Amino acid sequence: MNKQKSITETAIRLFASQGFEATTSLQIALEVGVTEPTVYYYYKNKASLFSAILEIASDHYFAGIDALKLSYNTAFDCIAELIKFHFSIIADKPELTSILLRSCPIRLEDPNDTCTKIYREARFKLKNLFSKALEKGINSGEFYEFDIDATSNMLIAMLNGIMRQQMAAMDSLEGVEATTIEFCRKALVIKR
Amino acid sequence: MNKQKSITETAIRLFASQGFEATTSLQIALEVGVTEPTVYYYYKNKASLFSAILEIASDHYFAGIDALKLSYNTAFDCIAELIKFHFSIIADKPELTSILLRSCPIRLEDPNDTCTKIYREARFKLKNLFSKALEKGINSGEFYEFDIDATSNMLIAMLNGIMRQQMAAMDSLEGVEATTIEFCRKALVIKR
Amino acid sequence: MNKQKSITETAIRLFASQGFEATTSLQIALEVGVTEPTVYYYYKNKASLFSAILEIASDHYFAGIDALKLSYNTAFDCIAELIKFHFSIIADKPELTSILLRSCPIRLEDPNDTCTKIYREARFKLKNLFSKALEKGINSGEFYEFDIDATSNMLIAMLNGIMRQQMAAMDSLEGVEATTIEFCRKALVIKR
Amino acid sequence: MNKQKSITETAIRLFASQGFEATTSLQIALEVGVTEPTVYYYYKNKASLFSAILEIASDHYFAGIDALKLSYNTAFDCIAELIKFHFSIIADKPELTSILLRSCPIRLEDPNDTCTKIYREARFKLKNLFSKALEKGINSGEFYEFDIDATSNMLIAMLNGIMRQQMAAMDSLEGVEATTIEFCRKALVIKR
DNA sequence: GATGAATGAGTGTTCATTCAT
DNA sequence: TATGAATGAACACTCATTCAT
Repeated sequence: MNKQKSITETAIRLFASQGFEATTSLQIALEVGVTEPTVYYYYKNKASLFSAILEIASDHYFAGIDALKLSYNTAFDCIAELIKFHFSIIADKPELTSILLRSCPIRLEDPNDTCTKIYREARFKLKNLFSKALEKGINSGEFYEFDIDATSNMLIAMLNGIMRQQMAAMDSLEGVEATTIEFCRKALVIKR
Repeated sequence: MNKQKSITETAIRLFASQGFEATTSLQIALEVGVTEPTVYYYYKNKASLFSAILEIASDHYFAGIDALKLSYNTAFDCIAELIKFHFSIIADKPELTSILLRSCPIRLEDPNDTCTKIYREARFKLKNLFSKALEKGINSGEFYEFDIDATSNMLIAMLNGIMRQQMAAMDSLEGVEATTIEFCRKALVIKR
Repeated sequence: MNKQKSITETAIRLFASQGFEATTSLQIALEVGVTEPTVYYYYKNKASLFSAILEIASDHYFAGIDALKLSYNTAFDCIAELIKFHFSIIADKPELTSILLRSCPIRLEDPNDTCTKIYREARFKLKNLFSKALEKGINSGEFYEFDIDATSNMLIAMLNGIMRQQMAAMDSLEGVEATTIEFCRKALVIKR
Repeated sequence: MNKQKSITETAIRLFASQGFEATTSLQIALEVGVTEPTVYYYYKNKASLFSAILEIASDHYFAGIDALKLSYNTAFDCIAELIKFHFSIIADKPELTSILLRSCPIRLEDPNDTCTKIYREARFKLKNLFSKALEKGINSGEFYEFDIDATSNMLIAMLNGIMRQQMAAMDSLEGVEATTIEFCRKALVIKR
């Protein structure tokens, strides 16, 4: 019925499984059951179709991030919540997450590119959240004293890597979520 | 002078910065200063040129891995050594490492593909090394009791993510190496 | 106006005069007055364009063969009719006949190839028709006693050769049709 | 040892089985065990290599034709001898004969082309021989009265077709030679 | 809204041929 | 004699994109 929606959803599926370059406008059109110009009726470009999808993906991601209630009792709960959230969006929207994870860091030269913008924004938000949690934990004596900047960078990169592997899922990854949280707890929280 | 070498090196540079699909044989030829057929004189295919480069990259990687002397005093030194090694190869051969990191997980469907083979071998080796170190640490009482399988998976994914971010290097990442090692030490090693 | 038709007809002309391999898609496009991709808009392949033409040619040929009313008084009339038919299709559709004659026996290795299939079917039909006519003539006492199999093979080959020469037409070939029929009559029909 | 000979023989084999266009200079070189420039050392062109082979083939053919002793008792013996000779060269030199038969009539436009020259010469010789035999037979009362020109044309074309089929040999062609001779005898020789 | 038709600009690849050595 | 290296010219084919309808 709604053809634009069909086009967008099909494109999401194809971009997620094949990447931007390997997906052709003809393939999208065929799988939707329309002709190529129809795709161009709704989207100016293949690139702008991709951008629109990135927008959807990032909106979803940022909405999820913003919805997190991080004013919990302990600083570590914030960290744990952030980790859980990233595992949850893989289960929730695997294709959008895959596009977000995989497509973005390809061409980071162009600063006006949607990819780059989203990437920067995501890093900025995450850095903020992790930094605040770390700061809070350190100040309250809950955490060891870490270099906040380097540690939040590392946590972001770590999460990124774990998500990627989770998506590729080449072998059993059960227990990775719990293990990750435990690992971070031991690394951060001072034992008494 | 040695044109095959020039072609290979240029291809490494371009594949590293643009990826396989976005790099054209014409572009390689132009940057080397030869004509396209010259590329095909030395390599049967664009794919086989890429495979040859992957071979170089993986040989370098596996040689480095195999050269690690991991029979240290403590289990954690093994872990630390593995982390340091992965940071070092980024500094040592950034382009080859980038190709290894970025190009591989694109097409993991075909099990005969060179990418897939390398990816599997790398995971297999790393899994072994991390597992053994973890086992040793747990058995000796040096480490907390972890699920070895899940933890080594997580460590691999974490390293992968950190390396990726290190390569993208969008902001200052100083201190990430030391922080990573410290983070892992706190997470793994029982405090006395 | 109808571009597909123009493309097909131009391709027929070029394939007939130059053969499959020596005819390029660019040449076809230029002679039609379109660009190369237009050819590929209507036909998936150069090979499938050729196959479509072979289909046209063989349909025309087999329709002509099947339309022959061979239940004549004498057995020789059947033979004569077959000979006349093959002369007539050269005059009628010289280019299609040329393609049928010249292109087919090039790659007879692949049994799934359209060429091979047509070739086999044509031989099968002709063998049947000639064999039946010969049998009828021998049984009725109209013909000398011939080895039916060898004779029909020979007649097919003979027709093939005469058609080829007729097409090449390097010198005056007038009277060849009448002569061929007379020659065969003398060879086959018992004189009284 | 003699590389030129090897090259020529390999080229004969490949041209015979694949045709001129489908045979590449690289393929010839590889099968001989030399490099491509070696081929060009002995032959200026791929075309001139082909011409040289045609020369060999036509020399062999014309020598065979010229060696025929056609001053026999009867006119039909001449005809029979010519037929037998053409069957014999297929058995004797199948590859050269194949090249002669198949490659020539492709491009008969260029009158300076070796193919065209050989084709014309062969037709000229055969026409002469058949015409003389026919004339002799008609004058002596051995043959029916035929149109000599049309009949010799037809006989040449017929032989050509039968040879082609003999080479393709898609089914049992036993007895075709004897049948052909008998067929021609009945067609030409007046029964008493 | 949607499409049939068409295309400019590539893309990987091949091949006959050349030339310095 | 023979070859390693190199190339001009072409080739089949693809793809994002446009435009009249």
